[in-house]
Amino acid sequence: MAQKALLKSSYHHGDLETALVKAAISLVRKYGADHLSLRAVSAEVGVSPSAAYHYFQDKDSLVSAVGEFLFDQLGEKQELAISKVRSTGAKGARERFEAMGDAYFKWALSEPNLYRLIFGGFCELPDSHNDSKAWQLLEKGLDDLVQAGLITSANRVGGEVLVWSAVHGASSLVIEGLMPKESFPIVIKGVQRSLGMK
Amino acid sequence: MAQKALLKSSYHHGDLETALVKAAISLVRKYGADHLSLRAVSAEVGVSPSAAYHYFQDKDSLVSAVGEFLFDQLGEKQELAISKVRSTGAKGARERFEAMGDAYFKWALSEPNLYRLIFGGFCELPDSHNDSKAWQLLEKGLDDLVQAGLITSANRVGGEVLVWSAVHGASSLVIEGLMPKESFPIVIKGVQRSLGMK
DNA sequence: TCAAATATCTATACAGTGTTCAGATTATGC
DNA sequence: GCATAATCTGAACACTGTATAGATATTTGA
Repeated sequence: MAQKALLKSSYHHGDLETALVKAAISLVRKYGADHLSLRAVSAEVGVSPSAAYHYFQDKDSLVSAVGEFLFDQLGEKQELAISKVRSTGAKGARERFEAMGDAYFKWALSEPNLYRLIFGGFCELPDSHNDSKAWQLLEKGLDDLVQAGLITSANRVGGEVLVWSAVHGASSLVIEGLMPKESFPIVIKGVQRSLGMK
Repeated sequence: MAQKALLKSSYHHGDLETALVKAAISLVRKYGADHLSLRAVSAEVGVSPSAAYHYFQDKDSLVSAVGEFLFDQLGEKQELAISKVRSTGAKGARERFEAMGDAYFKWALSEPNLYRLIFGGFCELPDSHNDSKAWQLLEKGLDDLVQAGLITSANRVGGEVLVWSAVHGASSLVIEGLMPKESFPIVIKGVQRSLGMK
């Protein structure tokens, strides 16, 4: 009776809430956030459409839960990429900074439908997004650049908004076919120039 | 019989195609591109739902037509803003450049639902977007900066992608509530630094 | 001028959608 | 073990995109 998560009775699902979120992700990935059907999500999990309403107020609420999940996942991808950098000192700070941007861009390009869900107005992200892993990594990355002597603390001011704007903007425009993906390194170079880097 | 556009018979509409596009814009403006209903668009025009299928293959096709229309409109807003600058010489070049960005940002903030339709994957913009007014204005603006001696032609390289990425990214992030709108001037300053401007 | 041909729109129908609500089923606490 | 609570189902409602057949208006050609 303690292992309710393992026992899968036909009626009670165990953890329907996260199962719905994961199924929704799988469908959005394939068909896009518009074209997502709550009924299809329920069917994927093997549950009746009404069941979802025990965990989510409506369809938009499920989509928002998906958005939060994915926003965290994006931060984790960046963290993973950063952790793989083996260099130390100034070289390490630069490589970690670039790895962060590359991971962001790479994720956006490989999962355009998920990326659009997060940043296309489909979900309401929490107001406390400044506590998110992605944002904190960005702050830390900039701090590291200052500490390594690669940028001045004067140029660091407002660095978060500039970097995020450029990287997000480039990712979005490439996804929508308005910019070739080869432009991304140019954008990164431009950001570094604007930070007075090196 | 020559003035069919003026005569509004009950059966034939005159210019249903553009009427549908305009009605769709009006509805997207209010309720967002998701939540747009072809039936509601038809009802707004006072026509049966099937009538739309004489001008558009399907709903997505109508949305794409809306996207093209709005993309042009955005360019026209920028052109208007530029034309209002009265200064000449280097001062004029700088003010026109900034007016272009401000107009873009202002439009995005005042019409978030329309902005999302264009850049959120709802419509397929034509491959020839490099012929668009918005893009050509951007190129011309950068050329003017070079000609006015405000940036070097070396720094001009890749300027389009950098500027557009930053301005679009900032607009998008502000719209989605991920960045305060006060950050926009900071982004502009950063872009100018990356161009080595002034 | 007047029928034939064409363009334009309507009516109806179908499968699928989000959502609600009463009730069936399973788990939990005493 | 039984009442209670948590969880899920089934049926229903109004709505959606879309296909098809037919009605209506306009244009064409003689």
